[in-house]
Amino acid sequence: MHLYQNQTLKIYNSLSGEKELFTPIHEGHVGMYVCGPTVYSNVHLGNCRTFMSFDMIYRYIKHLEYKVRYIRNITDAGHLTDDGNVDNDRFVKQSRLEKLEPMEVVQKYTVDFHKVLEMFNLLPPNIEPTATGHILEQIEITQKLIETGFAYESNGSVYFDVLEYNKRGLNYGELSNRNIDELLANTRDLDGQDEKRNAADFALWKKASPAHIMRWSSPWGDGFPGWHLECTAMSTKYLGQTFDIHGGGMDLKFPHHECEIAQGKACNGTSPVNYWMHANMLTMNGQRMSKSTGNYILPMELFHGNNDFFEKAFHPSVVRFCFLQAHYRSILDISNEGMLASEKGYNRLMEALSDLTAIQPAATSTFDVNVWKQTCYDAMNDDFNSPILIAQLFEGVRYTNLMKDGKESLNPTDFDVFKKTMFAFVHDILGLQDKNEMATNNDKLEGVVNMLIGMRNEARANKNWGLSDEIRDKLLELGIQLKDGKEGTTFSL
RNA sequence: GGCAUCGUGUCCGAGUGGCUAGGAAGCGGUCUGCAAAACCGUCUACAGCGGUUCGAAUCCGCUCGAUGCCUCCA
Repeated sequence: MHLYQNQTLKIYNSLSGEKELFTPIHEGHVGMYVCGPTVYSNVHLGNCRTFMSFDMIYRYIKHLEYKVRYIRNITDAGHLTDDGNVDNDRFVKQSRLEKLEPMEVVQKYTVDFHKVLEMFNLLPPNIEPTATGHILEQIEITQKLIETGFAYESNGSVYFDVLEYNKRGLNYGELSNRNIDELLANTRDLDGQDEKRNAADFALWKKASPAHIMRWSSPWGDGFPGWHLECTAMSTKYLGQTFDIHGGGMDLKFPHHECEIAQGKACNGTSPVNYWMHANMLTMNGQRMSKSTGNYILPMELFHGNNDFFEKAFHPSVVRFCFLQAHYRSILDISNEGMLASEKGYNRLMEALSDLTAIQPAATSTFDVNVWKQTCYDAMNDDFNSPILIAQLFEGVRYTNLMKDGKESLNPTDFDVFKKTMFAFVHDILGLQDKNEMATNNDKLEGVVNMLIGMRNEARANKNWGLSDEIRDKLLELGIQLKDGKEGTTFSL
């Protein structure tokens, strides 16, 4: 076991409702599954928050030197629309709208999803399986559930028998605290309801009507797999019958994850997941971001500033910083004001990191770097509390600035620890990139601006304020801000 | 209606029995040709009412309010 793993990582488990000490099944190894997107349209900002939360979690567990197998699926079949009409699965519907093959829809939005996540600096998962690539596995599980009496075929579709499951004492509703009588009393009128023994039963396999394009043959005729089943099939295949962490958005808790538990327990006799983690929603103007209400924004619209919600464009790293300033289990509301505040905070953090590379260690240390470092780990060990971590990193910013002013100092050993810790948490764990560095490293901008700074300094030396101010103001109009400091003039974008 | 989460200063947002984060804004200062930026300092809040306790933002009860889920939304 690596030294870092002695850190006592606690994870809030949605199943127990408590923070629990994290103990992986296999020492030093972690299996983690996160429900990915349904790729029938552009990923919106709310979707991104969930994936970013789990990216931060993945990064930290990796930082603790666990060997992680991280699976995030792509749902490319079987996800029905709200009206529950089987002829209207999301892909089929979208393919009609866009006049594309369903798989062209899938490809188009998978590419968009990857592009956006890369801009947000998310690490790719180790495996990114698709539902359509695992039809066989889903059919096998369905067959097994029929054989063991947990599922039944009805008119070419196969349903999971929730009442039977409960009769055997397996407790449907344990994750979301539902009780089955209320579920039975309280159901929407959906397509195929009369085929079921009970309204609470859910589909493992759906019969495809002649018009349905996305179809596969099965022992029950042509059809397509149910949404809940794909995650069971893929997580079992790559992580085993029981694995460490399962994540997803809060909205997937019921029914999706509840059904996964039922499928896993019915099929394998064991609960599939040890730690259930749910990331909370993103709201905008106090309302949940969702396509159906129109209260949503696409990441690209935010990056480019072409939207009605924000007065300017925001860099992906700033958005990432904003998201991580809230805890992953809290609802986060974004607004123009909040983004502007985040941008300033982000800039301050990056500025300090850049200053840190120029600071030299001293003979003696005036503060205890290890105490500070431990508070950073303590924050993350307490259910990935990124807001507290960020508060501690701002303490680090304060120390950096005080060292710059010669009011605090660190000896070479301590300084090395300080610097490595700051960089590790900001870049490796929070995944924040320096947008200035990214922009200036790529072109000749730096040389040009430095030339103008030189010309302006000459004008200032000659007290030619008209020219010097003109250079300053024109650059500002272009989005380049000059900063006159003690050691000369620098700039930022 | 059921289940769950939550209500924190001007705004965002942690904290969950005594130690009272952090960011942004504001204010005061340093620096500066002026300015901006930067830096240092500063502000002290927990929806309402009642209870438990030596002590409550934190625990319990009630009231009010918000949000999410309730068969396929991250």
